Amino acid sequence: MEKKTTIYDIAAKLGLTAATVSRALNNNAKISLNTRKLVLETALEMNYEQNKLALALKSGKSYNVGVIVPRIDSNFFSTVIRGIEEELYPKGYHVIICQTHNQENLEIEKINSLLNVQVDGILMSISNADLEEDKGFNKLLKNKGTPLVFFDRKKDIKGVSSVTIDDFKGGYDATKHLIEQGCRRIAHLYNDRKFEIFNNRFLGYRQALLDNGIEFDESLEIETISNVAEGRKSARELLGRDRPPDAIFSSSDFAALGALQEIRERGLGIPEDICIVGFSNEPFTKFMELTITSVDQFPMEMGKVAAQVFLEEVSNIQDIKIAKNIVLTPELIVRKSSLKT
Amino acid sequence: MEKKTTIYDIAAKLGLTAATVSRALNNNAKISLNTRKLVLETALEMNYEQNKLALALKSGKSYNVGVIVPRIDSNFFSTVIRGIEEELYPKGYHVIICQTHNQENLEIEKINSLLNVQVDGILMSISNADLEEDKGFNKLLKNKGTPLVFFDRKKDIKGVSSVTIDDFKGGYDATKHLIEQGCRRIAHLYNDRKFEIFNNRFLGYRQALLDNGIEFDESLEIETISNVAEGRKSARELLGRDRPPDAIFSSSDFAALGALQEIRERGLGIPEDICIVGFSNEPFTKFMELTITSVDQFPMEMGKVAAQVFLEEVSNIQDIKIAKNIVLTPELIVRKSSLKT
DNA sequence: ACTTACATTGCAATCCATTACAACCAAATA
DNA sequence: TATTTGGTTGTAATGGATTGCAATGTAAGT
Repeated sequence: MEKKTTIYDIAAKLGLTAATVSRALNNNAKISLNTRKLVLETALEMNYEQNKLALALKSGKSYNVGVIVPRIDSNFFSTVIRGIEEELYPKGYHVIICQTHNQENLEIEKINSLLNVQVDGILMSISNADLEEDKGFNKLLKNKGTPLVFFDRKKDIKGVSSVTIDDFKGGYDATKHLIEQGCRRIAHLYNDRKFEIFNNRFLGYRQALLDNGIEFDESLEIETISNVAEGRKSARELLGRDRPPDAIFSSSDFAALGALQEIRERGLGIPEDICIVGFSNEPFTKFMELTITSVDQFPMEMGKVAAQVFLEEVSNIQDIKIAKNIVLTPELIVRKSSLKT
Repeated sequence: MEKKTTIYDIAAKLGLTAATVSRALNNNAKISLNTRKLVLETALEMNYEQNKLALALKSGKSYNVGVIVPRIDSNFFSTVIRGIEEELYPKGYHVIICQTHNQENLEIEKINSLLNVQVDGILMSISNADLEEDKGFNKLLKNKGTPLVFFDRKKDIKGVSSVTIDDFKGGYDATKHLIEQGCRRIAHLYNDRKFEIFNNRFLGYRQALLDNGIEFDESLEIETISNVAEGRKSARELLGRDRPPDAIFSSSDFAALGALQEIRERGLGIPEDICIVGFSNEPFTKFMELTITSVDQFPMEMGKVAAQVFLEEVSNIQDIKIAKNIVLTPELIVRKSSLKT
């Protein structure tokens, strides 16, 4: 473990000062060509590499950003992160990831933890719908030096930028599509509506019904959790009703899959008897034999755009910044599970 | 953007020295109870928070680790990363992620980049099979201060620890299972055998044939790339043969899926006519109606174990460290695609 | 020959926290 | 009373790089 060479080592070897070496390495105009060449050569020879930590301390920029997500092992989040990383790395940033697993305390804790390591910004998808009350979060907000950008699961907070998709439109389009397929009793499996995204999908669903003269039936609206087992459970419930639905729009692909499995096990046909539409366009929806219609959220682009918003914000820290709320347009991908021939 | 308070601010307010404040905050024994209490209170009051960057520069430990993977938006890698993050965060580490997209130059570049930001270690799955030649890589190896741990896709390099699964056993078990199902003409779709993992799966496959008295037929061994389209292509090729196979063992779930789709489109039955086994136990393999037999690699555990190996290595930097090569045991998950009743 | 100006380089402070070593004061001991 | 001792706190260096200002030297201008 030979210790790394510093600009002091180079300076000593050349009978110069660290200041001069620093300037030479940074192509500062005030250094003679000779000296610069000498320094550059010596630096190469001694395997010099800038210690970014020292630079960060001095400059106040760590060139690290923190990304906080509920979990990383989900296609949606890992794809967003991919987008963020690809957008930010060329600009010199590194991405630190944190997971919360929907635990309130972890969310606050990780924000603080990131702030302590002096990240230049935080991009996050909230996992705790009541976040704003918390002091750890407020601290970040007051701390106007470190930009905050929400993506996907945001909170409507003044002065905080966000990148989301138009979940209302997603819900609306999905429902409208089902109506166009001739469905009239369209059930909706929704997730925790304290989150804007889920509430908006729900509202889009209702609006589509309204616009098409279909009265909504609250008994067809069931709250679920985003996994296969819960989707099955909800489907079971729906199928037990006096008048079962002829379509299910789920705000989660996993719940949609569960419903699909339950329905087929009961001998019902998809899409003949019941159409199904999910949300997120998870990879498996197109891999199955009975492919599942779903709403694509363009996670990669969402990540890239969130990164761009962050970049804009860091570059005008001192200016009064106006929060930017970017809304991407989702796309309904129609597949077999809802396409009646 | 009020600037953060430092120990100097606290010291000034109390008429003390930064040194004293530092000691008080760190519960150093040599500080009087009074002073400590005073400092602690004032620190709270002034919203003091330790600047980890300064600490890192002073101590030489950044408490950051770098994780390099080909891409993060794959279930396998994101799950490994999840394991790493969950294991390391409680110990005070943050995880920086880097993707290479299998580009050689990026791999070297990102290693250097991580080294420059003074990560305390690097955990990586190589994406470039010829990595060892490169000087950026050698630098990391010589730089014994920063531990390196390979996971999954490793290179056999003296002194470098690794955590992998027993791919030979994975390939062997998969093939043996197919033989037990009565298959005799078992094709193998393998990926680039310059990688140990793929070569070992290949060797396991051959050994299983050998052990069961089945002569292997090189025409049944086809190189593919891990995606659906390539899997289809390979299947098409195999089905065009004079004597098509009665089973396919693919070293990738995606290629297996492609093969499955191609086979069914041709009206052949799975598993009746052709059995299929994939590798990785991607989520979709169990979601499909025709579930796919696959080999689970326990990515979460792999991540956790890799993190543990790293932790061990950082704690004995000065000691001569003996590389640890941990091999996890994979598990064949038998599903419909290969289970003849 | 003397001043002016410019081109280079050095000095020292700064970013923030830690820590070996020195210094100080008061109480206890000889 | 003089001295040792222990308990506290201060001094200053350290980690590595950057940068405003000062200083030096040299060539050009008058």
